[in-house]
Amino acid sequence: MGDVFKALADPTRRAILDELQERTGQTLFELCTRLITKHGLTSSRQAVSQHLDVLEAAGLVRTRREGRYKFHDLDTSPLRTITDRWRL
Amino acid sequence: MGDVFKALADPTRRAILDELQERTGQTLFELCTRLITKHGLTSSRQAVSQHLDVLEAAGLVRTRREGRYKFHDLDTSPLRTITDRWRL
DNA sequence: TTGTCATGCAAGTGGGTACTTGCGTATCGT
DNA sequence: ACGATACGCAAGTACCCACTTGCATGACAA
Repeated sequence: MGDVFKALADPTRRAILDELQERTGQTLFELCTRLITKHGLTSSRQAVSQHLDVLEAAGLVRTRREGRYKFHDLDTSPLRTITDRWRL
Repeated sequence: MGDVFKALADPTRRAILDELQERTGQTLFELCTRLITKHGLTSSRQAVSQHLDVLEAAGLVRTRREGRYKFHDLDTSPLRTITDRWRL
C-alpha cells in the first residue's frame, strides 16, 4: 500500500486531512471554501475532488452519500503502516 | 518541512530506509548491492546517490565521511512530524 | 417541468522528478 | 607515480502528476 505515502506527498492533501480532522463530515464545497479561507489555498473544486479521490484510494478518507451531498470522514488508521514500519 | 513527505513518496527511498534500519552505517556501494540482492531493486549507483541526497535533505539520513568512504546512518526523528500532526 | 445546486467524468497541458549518461575529483593500495 | 576504488557534478530524457477545461449526471426547490 504505497498509496498512503503518495497521498501524503502533496501539501494540499495534507491540508485536507487537517481540515477533516478539525471538522469531519464535510462536503466538497465546504472543504473548498474552508481551504481557501483558513489555509490560504486557491484550489479549484475539481482539483480538491481529485485530491479526495486519491485520499479515498489510500483509505485515509471514507465517504457517505446522502441525496446530492457526499460527506467525507477522516480515517487515520492507514498511518499505522508508517509507525509500524519504522518503530515509532 | 514537506521534504519528509516527499522523501517517503518513493518506494526506492523507503527501501533504503528499511536497509539502513536493518544495518546502519552503510556506504553507497553497500546499499546498492544489498538493494539489488535483498530487495529486488535494479537501481544504478547514481540513482541511489540521488535518493540519498533527498533523504539527507529531509533529515532522515545523516552522513559521516572517513577517507574515501561515506557512511550513511538512519534518523527516524523527522517522522515525529507525522505522528504529531495527526495524533497517533 | 424548469432551473439550480452538488458532484462526476475525461481529455489535454505544464511542471516536477526519477533516471540515465558522461565526465570529474579525491582517496587508497602497490 | 600509477591504477583502481568510492564518490560527486551536471545536462539531457522520459515519465508521472497536479491542474485545468468542458461537458455530463443526479437531486432538490419552485
